[in-house]
Amino acid sequence: MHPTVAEPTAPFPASTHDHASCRDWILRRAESLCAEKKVRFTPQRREVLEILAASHRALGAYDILEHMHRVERRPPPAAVYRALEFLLALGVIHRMAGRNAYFACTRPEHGRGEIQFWICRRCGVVGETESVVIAGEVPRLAATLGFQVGAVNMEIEGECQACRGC
Amino acid sequence: MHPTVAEPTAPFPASTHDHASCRDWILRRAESLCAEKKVRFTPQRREVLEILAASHRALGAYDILEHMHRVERRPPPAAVYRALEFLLALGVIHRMAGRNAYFACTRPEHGRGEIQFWICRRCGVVGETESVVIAGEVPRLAATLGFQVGAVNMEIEGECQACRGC
DNA sequence: GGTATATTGATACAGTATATCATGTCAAAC
DNA sequence: GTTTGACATGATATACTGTATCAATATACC
Repeated sequence: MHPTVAEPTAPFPASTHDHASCRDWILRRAESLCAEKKVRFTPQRREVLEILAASHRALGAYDILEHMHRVERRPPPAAVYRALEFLLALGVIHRMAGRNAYFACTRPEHGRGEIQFWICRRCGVVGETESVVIAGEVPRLAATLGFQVGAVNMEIEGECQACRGC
Repeated sequence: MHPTVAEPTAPFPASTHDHASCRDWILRRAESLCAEKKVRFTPQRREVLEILAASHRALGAYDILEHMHRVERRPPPAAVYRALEFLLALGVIHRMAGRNAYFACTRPEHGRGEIQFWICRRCGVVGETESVVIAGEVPRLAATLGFQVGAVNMEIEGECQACRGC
């Protein structure tokens, strides 16, 4: 099972949170999910997740690439995209379509419902919520349209509490 | 003021709707909005909107470019992007971030609330709704996060009624 | 160890979008 | 009617995002 530590962060990560343990939680969850699913958490995949888990910011694939400092040579873009694809499938990162950017998921368990991404346009930090109201409203709207729901993506851009204080 | 014709289409455009008048409505609304705002609805901008209004599908910028048949030469990509930017600002088209695609807005008046985009993964047709429930839920969630909402983008991918019938 | 599978490396390229500077067009002021 | 200035477009180059393909390497399992 997953590490049963406390929820790593609030829905929107406060600047004061214990990020060392938050970061560890993200990595340990990935480890245990890989063990569960019998897939390999290779050094390359770990490195990409570590880079994302180092902050709560959404990073582009090429931003991640720049952080991958190898002694000999930098890996090709496809290496990053392969790792991102793997981590997305594992459920430990999310993709922000509106920004072509990726970030580490910090919520212990997302249900089948819809997730809302909140991104601060000043500091770039991303938060996540899972509203039961929206999770209920989407199927209701879909029913009136005769629409069969596949994937839902909801992104809210604005300013976080910390940045508004400045 | 805007043309006071009937609402052009249902939230999800039926295959049976009167598309000729729907198309005209989109173009005439753009004309009257440009007159209101004292900006120019140039032939190039009109052509891009006509291409989008020809269907209810979301098209990529380069798809649009291919439809721009000039006698002499095809305009450069930047021309399309400039027209798209103009039409976005005018409020007559929307951008689907998840697809890097653009489509003509068919809803008479969107309030300040959130719009939901529904895109069929089979036929590519896009519908729009404006849920009062979600419009109320977003500020409520934002308040609990201390987040100041800027732009909201919500996209639902799935299968429309017509395609499910197949 | 030998084989099948998964992963990574290497190279090339497709698709999306913008920067920059030159040129053209329109409409109002003179 | 010409000038002028703002807006719009053309032309060129390039940045950014993501994928295809095939070879080489590592891992797991027999």
